[in-house]
Amino acid sequence: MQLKETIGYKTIVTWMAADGRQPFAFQEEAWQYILEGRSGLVNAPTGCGKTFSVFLGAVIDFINRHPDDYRTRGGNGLQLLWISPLRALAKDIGRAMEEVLAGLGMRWQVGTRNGDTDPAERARQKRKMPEVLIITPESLHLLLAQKNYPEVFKVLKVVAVDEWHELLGSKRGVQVELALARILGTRGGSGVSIIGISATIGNLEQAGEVLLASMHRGEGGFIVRAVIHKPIEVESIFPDEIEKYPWSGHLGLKLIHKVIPIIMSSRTTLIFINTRGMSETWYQSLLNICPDLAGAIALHHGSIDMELRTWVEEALHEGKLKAVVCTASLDLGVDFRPVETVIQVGSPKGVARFLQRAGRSGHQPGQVSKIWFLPTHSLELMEAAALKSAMQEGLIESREPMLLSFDVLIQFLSTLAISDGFYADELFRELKQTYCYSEMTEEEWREILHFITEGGEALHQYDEYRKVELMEGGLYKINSRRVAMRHRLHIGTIVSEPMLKVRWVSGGYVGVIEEYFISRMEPGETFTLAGRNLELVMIKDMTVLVRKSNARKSRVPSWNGGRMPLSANLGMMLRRKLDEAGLMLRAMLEGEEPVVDIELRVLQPLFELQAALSYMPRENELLIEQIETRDGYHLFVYPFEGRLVHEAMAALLAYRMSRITPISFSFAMNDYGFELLSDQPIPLDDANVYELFSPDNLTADIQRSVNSAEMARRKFRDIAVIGGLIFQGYPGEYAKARHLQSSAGLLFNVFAEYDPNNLLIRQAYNEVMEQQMEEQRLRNMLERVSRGQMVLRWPKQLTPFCFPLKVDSMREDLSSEKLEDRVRRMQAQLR
DNA sequence: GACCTGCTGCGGCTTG
Repeated sequence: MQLKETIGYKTIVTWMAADGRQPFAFQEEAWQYILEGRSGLVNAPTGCGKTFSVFLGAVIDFINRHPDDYRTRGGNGLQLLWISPLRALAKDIGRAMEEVLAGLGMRWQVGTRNGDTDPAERARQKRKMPEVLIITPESLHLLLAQKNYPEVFKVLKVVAVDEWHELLGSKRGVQVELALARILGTRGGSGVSIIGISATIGNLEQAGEVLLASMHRGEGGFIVRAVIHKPIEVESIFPDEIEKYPWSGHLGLKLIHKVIPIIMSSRTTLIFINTRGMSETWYQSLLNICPDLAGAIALHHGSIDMELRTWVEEALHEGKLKAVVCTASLDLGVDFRPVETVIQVGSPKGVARFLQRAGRSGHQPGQVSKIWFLPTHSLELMEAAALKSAMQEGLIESREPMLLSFDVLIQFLSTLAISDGFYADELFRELKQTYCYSEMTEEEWREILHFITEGGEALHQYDEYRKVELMEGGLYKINSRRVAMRHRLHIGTIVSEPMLKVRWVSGGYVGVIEEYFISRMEPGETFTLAGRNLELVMIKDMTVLVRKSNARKSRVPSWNGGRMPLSANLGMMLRRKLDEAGLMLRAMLEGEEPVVDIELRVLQPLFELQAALSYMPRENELLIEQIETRDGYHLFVYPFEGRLVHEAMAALLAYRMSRITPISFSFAMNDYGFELLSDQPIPLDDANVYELFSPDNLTADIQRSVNSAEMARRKFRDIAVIGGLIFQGYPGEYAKARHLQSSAGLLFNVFAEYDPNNLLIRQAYNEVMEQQMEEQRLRNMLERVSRGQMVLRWPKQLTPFCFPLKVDSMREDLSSEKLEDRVRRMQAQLR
């Protein structure tokens, strides 16, 4: 349009120049679209001003509309709604926005709205909304739970969804879809544009589609892609003698001494560890081998008290700390706090996550990002090579949007019912426009309405499940204040394990611990949290009281976190690297000097042993090893598809073989493969192997092979909580795990008996198939395998590939010391 | 329902 001529553009460019900022081409492109009132997605690497560009777009638009008085106006109503997945980010972004506005001499107010917004501020916002409101998806739904909420959006121009890639693929993303549909609904679908901000993902187009599904169709959204190439350097940390490095394990402490010089030679370092428990161990070990680091390093993970974490972030930022050992808790949120060096310990499981972490260093345009990779076992070194190639080829994972999440919908309906209520037909049309619910049938819709008003087939006898009233005139409404209040307490889709707070006897919080873990400890025993050894004094008022302990022995807690399997992209790349390694061995036999990744070269002795004892599979081959030991008959398979697929595959294979001959197995699996162990010979050979791995009848066979009812029962807990079927108690109240589990179990039974087709039960089964079994990926794998070659081998002894699986399956029977001894003996025998 | 390596993220209290 007339961007260049307006006062707004000139003002802003002048202002940016004075501030030493350079406008990027993609920013101007984004501004242009926003000025035209279009919707779309802005994609750029972190740290080059995505946020800035979208914010300025909205500002320029306003200036253009009010060129004469933009400096003096106030009380314009909500112009820009900024949705952010992190409340911690809200403050940072708000401050940055205020700075920009001050620079432009604009009188806009920036407000935040999330869990810690003080009630007085909320009341003020009710009277007068700031021009910019930064909000989380959950708080946005709380806003929709307020009477007269459409008033809030009356003059809204732009909704920005920050970090959309983080929300997409989760139920929080569905919440955003629902809120957007409703906001557009209040405006008759016009006058508001939606701008998503996203890092690069494999399905960017689809991400845009999901976000904009509720916009009037026909007009495709724009996608602005910043072509800013960020050089990334990956350097592996090698053991001195690869022959002596462990073949299994996940901790990686054997290489800790190589980390010290890296920390020392760098101003600030982040050390990413995969789990909270292991990060505690790493922190302690760093201090043990290098006491000089005391006071200069810190620990950061999701179960450490927020105050402490904030302090760590600040101290790192100010250069008071040299290094922080952390989990994914530092993946996001420190956008404005770059570090010099990043170390990744163990597999990052996916290309996108690795890229993200690498990007934490050299976080300025033009700088090189550098990341060190520390393998926790020998074979893991291959991942460094795979990650490098995957990054070069831009093989970033996709985020699959969720479909038909009825639990989130049921929650949403209650949200609307406690504010202004809704009319069924009108809302149905609106929902059908969202991506998540576009396939919802009228029958399902009627079932949902029946469920929220009458408790459905199974629960109609219980008053507490008849929440919503159908009023005269067709309005669905919740009139009970009690129900409304309870509902407000339960808005959100994140369901966590029951945790207890950990507090010093003398006051001050340390963090949180799982009820399950602490329930098995006695007063006087010691555990580790936030890098400290703590003696359990007592459990009182839902709080674990502790004092400092000098005990040498301390238990490191385990938290029951999510299990992130190796991504499909990284798995594919690993198979390719294995292929390259095989070619390397062959070429070297011919006396050539092949050019390969240094990691593969270092692993050469291991690969040679694998080739000698068994086989090095090509990319289109699936290696199956059968080995007899005194433990029994083992079958090892290596699809490199991540542990969830392997788990399902192991069960499937066991089931299919048991149809040939009655046989029972025990399983073990990791991200590279799985093991079946039996006390009788395993009926798998060249004649039947293709049939056993056939994709035919997959769904039916899977359902027969696993205890899907039990898995669905567990999934159902979260669904029941999100759908509002289980009241978890008032804030701070100790929600007993057993209570939660049993009420979910009870409900599941009631449904199974009286209403087995209930759509929440169906959803539980679907989630098991999609998330637990990764059915699509399993199917892809079987199809790939059936197109390729199966290679069966009968090694005389354990191979480098099967070793970690074998160790895993032994773990249950042996104490950790005994296990370590035995592993050492086993590995020595092989050399 | 357990821990076999298993992350992160949010929200909320009433009352005549």
